[in-house]
Amino acid sequence: MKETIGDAFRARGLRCTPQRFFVMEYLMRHHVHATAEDIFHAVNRTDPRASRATVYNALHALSRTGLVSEFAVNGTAARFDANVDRHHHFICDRCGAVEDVGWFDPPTIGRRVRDFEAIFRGVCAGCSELKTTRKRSKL
Amino acid sequence: MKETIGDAFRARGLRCTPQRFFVMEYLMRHHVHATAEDIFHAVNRTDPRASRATVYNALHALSRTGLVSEFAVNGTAARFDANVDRHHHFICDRCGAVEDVGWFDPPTIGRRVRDFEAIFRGVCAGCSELKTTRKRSKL
DNA sequence: TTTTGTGCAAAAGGTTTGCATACGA
DNA sequence: TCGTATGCAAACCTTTTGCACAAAA
Repeated sequence: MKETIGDAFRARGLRCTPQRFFVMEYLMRHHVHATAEDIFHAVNRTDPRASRATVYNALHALSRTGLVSEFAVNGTAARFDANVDRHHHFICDRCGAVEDVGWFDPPTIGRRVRDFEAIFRGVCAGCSELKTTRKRSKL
Repeated sequence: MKETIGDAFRARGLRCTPQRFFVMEYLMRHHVHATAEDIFHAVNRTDPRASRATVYNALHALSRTGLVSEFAVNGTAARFDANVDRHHHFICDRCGAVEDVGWFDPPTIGRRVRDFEAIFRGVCAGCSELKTTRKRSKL
């Protein structure tokens, strides 16, 4: 049977707190590369006492133990994703949405490479349909 | 004969101010992917009245008109570079230094791509020589 | 009971903004 | 002169930190 979130936490020595659980569940349910702020607001809807610091703590714990992936571009807020398979990213010029792109290996560059990351930019399918530009709606 | 910085500015409709000139010259002389803060300190050594805002203004003007390239990683300060030929980046895990890597075209991913950027990570030559880790010295 | 995590508030780091003044063309 | 840049200070946004308290295991 499937591994539960609780199991995953235990397997990595992470305590299963409600806040942490919520963050993980949120990321598994919303594959939209949420920012810490997005998640903070979502958590707050359920538990108004939850704090930003806790969201950041949770995200770091999850990221450190390989349950979520983190990535950031150009001085914008970091984004988190429950997809931990190797992949690259496509960022929409218009709405800023981030989409996953299949993994490909880097070319050799004559030195040892520990990690590789590729970012594509262009206009996403949604935005190229509509002629008008509009901001991505908040989660 | 060679195009001067002043010519380059004029050709793009940028006024040639001492601050702007200094920033451009600095980037042409130091191929170290300087941060705004690095440049601010350098400017300040020459002209103690220069302000951060002006450095940012200058960098944006230069970047907008294609005289310098800008790139940022993972919540660290943006870095600027007078090398505007297409290239990718290698970032040292230990000292954080950024080195240029030759350009290669992206694989096709089934949609129109306007821009592509690749980031390699690993330990740079300098750091793998020394056994000990040490911070990159400030400029 | 013993860690580890949480909440709060304050601070830090990087960047942007508003506005009056200065200056290049 | 005219319009663009500059300098300053304050604001902004994201993230981190310190510390007392709470709650998992």
